[in-house]
Amino acid sequence: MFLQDQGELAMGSRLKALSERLYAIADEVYRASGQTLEARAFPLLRYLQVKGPATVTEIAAAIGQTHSAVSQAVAKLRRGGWLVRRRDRADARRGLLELSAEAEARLDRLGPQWRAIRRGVRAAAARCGGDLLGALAAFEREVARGELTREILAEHARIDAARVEIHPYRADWREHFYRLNAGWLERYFALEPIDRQVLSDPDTHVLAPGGAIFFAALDGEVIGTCALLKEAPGVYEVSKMAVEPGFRGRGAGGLLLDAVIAEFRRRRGRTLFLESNRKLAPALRLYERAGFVHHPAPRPGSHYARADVYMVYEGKR
Amino acid sequence: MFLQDQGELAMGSRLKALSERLYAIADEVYRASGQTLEARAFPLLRYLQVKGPATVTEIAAAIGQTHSAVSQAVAKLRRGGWLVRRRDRADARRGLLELSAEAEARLDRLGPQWRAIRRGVRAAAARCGGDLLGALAAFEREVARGELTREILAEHARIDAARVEIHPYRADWREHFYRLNAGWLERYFALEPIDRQVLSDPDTHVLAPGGAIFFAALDGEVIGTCALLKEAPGVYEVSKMAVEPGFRGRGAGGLLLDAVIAEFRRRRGRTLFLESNRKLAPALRLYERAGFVHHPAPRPGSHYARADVYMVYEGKR
DNA sequence: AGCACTTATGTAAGTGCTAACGTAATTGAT
DNA sequence: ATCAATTACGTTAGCACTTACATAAGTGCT
Repeated sequence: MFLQDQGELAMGSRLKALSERLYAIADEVYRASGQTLEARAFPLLRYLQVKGPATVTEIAAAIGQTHSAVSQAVAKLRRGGWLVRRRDRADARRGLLELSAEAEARLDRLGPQWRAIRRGVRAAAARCGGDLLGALAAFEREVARGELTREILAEHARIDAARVEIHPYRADWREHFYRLNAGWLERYFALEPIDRQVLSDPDTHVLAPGGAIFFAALDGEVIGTCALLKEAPGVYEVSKMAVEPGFRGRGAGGLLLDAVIAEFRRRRGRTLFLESNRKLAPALRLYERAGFVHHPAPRPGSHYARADVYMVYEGKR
Repeated sequence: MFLQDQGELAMGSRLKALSERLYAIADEVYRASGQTLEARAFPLLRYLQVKGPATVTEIAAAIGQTHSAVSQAVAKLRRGGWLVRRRDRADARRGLLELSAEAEARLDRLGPQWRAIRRGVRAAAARCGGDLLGALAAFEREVARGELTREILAEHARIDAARVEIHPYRADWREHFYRLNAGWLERYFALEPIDRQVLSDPDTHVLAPGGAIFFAALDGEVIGTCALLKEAPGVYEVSKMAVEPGFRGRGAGGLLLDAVIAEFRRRRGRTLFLESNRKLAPALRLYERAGFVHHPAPRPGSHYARADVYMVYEGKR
């Protein structure tokens, strides 16, 4: 699923959704056992049950919400007969909120539901490997400490200040060759079986026949790639250029093209061409700037169905 | 903190809060680096960035929200110039949503922020022990499978059908003796150092001097406790009676009292008394029903400051 | 005692989401 | 070809929560 693929980036949304699901489950459990409690009211009511009468502010601090939220929830619960309000005679601003006798009686019957939820959630968490509940509690503390924002900002500054670097092929970066190219192929066309083959085994399909692959990296992580394919002796093709969305406009594409052209020169190639598609306008601009010229006719015997652009390298003006 | 103490029961609220914090962190990171993206819009925009133009319904399914939510978000983003809408000429009901050129350009500069967030969250999660992110993803799947509700309901039925059972003291339940009594002491009075001592070491303070402790359990988990203290030869005191909130009204208190009285008889005690407080009305009713009678005068030399009720056992009528 | 500060709480307006409903367009079974 | 079912998606009302503001009541310093 898309949200899961985004991993840490979509954590907010994922946790929100999970939270919503858990509320729904609890609601369902209360309803199925004939109780009327709403799961959202649980923290407030439970607090009063175990701690006894309390003020709005105290409850808000305990359950981690604003006093306004508690104030509004309290108004609703008072209308529903769950709470009664006594005045605090020491301080006229405060009101002591207390469970009504009826509410107290209701809550006193909910132990089995609570225990069932506790056990069920615990069992489900246990099936997920590791101490999920413990780790989650630790993560809450970690986030509450507030260090996280600072760390991320520092990290961002470092990444943003880094320069794009071009690296020759590295086997441990092979997956990125697949990932980056699959990205634009899926977006603009479709990932064909032949693409999968070439992308997942570039050693066989690119390097072995006499080609080359380059990677662009920023702060140690790959953000782009490009391949030089050997078509025939002295004839090379630029292909499989991809830059990660999010890291475009930093010159990675241009640097990759330069590297590929330099490699083409190093191998004393005669002809360097590429095939592309009109849809890929930003890429075409890059090719033009690097010295590729549009060829009027389509390439004879092209092996790409998606190609409707044929360009040949004529060197920089 | 209270919410954490409630553990699995308040998971919905805890995850909601965590989600909110993470949104806030992401917003802060975007703001600090001069970008205008709102974290809540990320899933939608990111989806369009990696997948290309899509319809409202497709996006909704991908990011796990209702089409209404997406429809409204889209309207807002269109007003803000992030999205443009093309008509799908094959199906006039649908509109193809697409990032505006400007939005595309903005998103193409956000890679460093995203990577920083990813690294930061991952590092924080790593500090929490276990594979938090992996376990969380597994938990999401677990919850999505929908099995959980059924499990909890079955568990609830079992617990609810179980009968309260009285057990003699067990060392491995000692913590419950503390927990249950600390509960009402903190709620109605205060947990004094002397209470802590007695509650955390009942072997020394209750059993060794010739007393006894009983536990009430439901479906294998402790829900109540009560102690018989030996005051002098032949003189015993009922004390430290507590039933867990949520499991009251199931007769546990009465059964515990019966067990304590039976133990008093077994030891051929002469006098059985107790001290309590007017505030604890439900407990007082239990005592009366078990055969305790209010004594007019306060007990001479009482060691409880909080006691204003003195009752003596006279047997059942 | 007086007055600035702080605290407790309520109210109003806004946000992000859902559920419920409505309408137009498309699909599928006959 | 017709018409009921389905699909796409917008609109409305409502909910839970937040932020911003308002107000009354307490506190502390002089």
